[in-house]
Amino acid sequence: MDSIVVSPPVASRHSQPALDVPPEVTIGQLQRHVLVARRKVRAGQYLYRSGQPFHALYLVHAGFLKTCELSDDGREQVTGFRMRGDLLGVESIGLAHHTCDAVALEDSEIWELPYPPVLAALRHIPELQERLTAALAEEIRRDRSWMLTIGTLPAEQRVAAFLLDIAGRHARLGFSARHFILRMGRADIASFLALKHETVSRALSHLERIAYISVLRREVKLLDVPKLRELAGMPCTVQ
Amino acid sequence: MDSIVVSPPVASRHSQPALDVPPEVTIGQLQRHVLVARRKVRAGQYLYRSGQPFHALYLVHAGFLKTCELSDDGREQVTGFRMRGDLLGVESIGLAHHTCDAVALEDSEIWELPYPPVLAALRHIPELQERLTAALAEEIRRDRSWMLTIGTLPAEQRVAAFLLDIAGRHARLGFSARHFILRMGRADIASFLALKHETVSRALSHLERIAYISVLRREVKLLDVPKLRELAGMPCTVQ
DNA sequence: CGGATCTTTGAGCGGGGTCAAATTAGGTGG
DNA sequence: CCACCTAATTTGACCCCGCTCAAAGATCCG
Repeated sequence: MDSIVVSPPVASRHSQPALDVPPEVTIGQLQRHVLVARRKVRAGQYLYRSGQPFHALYLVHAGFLKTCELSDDGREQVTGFRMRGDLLGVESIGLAHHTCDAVALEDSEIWELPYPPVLAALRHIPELQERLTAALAEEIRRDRSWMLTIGTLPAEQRVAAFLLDIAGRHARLGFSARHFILRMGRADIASFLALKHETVSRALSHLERIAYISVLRREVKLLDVPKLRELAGMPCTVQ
Repeated sequence: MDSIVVSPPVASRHSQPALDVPPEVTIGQLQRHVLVARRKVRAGQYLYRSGQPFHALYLVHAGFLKTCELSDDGREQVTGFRMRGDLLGVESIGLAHHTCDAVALEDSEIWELPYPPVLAALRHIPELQERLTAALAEEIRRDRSWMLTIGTLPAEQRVAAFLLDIAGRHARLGFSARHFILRMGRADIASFLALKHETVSRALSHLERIAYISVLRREVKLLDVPKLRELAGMPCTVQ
């Protein structure tokens, strides 16, 4: 959900057609209508856990988290990685309790948006409601896009797609798209891509051997983005 | 999105807490605020295609459809099967164009809900907006649940989970959960479960050999639901 | 310095994919 | 209604990608 970024206050025109508002004009506005609690979460700690009461949405202000789906019989699946500007907890809207875990992968700062006030703000500001709906729709598209990747690409190509996704999200936050530090371990990448951690490790090693990337533990450099894009099944060289 | 069912008109209490409204009190209400066009789609035809302008949501009134994600380089992934009561097109909210295909698997009747009127209705009836938001959240949970299944279960267990899902949705519509006709081919099941059609075929044959089901082409009977549930990683015998 | 965790790499195996063929169902036009 | 054609399904044989098991670094922590 990386289109929702915390933006500096923007003149809000409620009369202007909501769907044409650029994604930057978004949930960040909630801070002006809802009392936002700032919350620190240390690496390894849970922001929320499956089964806990749902009472707030969370906006990542700084740091890095993963969300995990878990089953009754103990299986676990990483469903996404969340960074600055991403909204967490939306999957629990309409429920009394959370249905997945959110775990900090590094020390993070989270803006907690208590849900009843959020609901009230949404009622008073239709544009905000529409932005939230659009954000949920985008989350669905993102999940489906990963279903496509996982359902149709072999291991190495999934890893390439993953690296490009992280790179793109870094770029949108103003960081380098070519050089970054992974905040998660091989096992988390593997779970997310429906692989095993050894396979991820081998794929990264191989991508390095063919000079598409350079990788040393968690430090990654993308050396040949067009080739990576081609590998990941994203033929367009532009964008 | 099977929690959204077309319900008989229910007295709407805008003052009552929206989150406690049972799922049956839902989007069906839109028909009283939006001019609904009834649309027939024959088996094999598209309800909408990726790239077409987005101008409506669609409620399945009768029939059966699949949604497909597709990539620039021609890969294709079935992302879901939709039946009576399911809402389609929500993934395109906030966009000018659809990003996936919806294809009828049998002759279907669809209620078309033009989006601008829907938007207007949502603005006037906060409860309806909240139901739509909750429906999107549920769609996210459904997708993530399948990610867990596909990411952590081997082929035969995925097929078991699939059969139980179809059975449960049939039951919610008042049909038999133990005996049903699949509306999709092996290839569509396979794509949805990130398998090959031969693997699905073999899994079904094996489930029949161990007497968990009986299957003849598209006719399926569930002979041992508890065992199937255990296989699919859903240990609770109740519900 | 010592222990826990993460990562890499190797060796070997097996589940699921690939390729192929047989069978059956369904649709269509004569 | 039947003959034919096309598409769907099943099953077999074989193979390979990714998993399993194992061990050896590397890094980080106390």
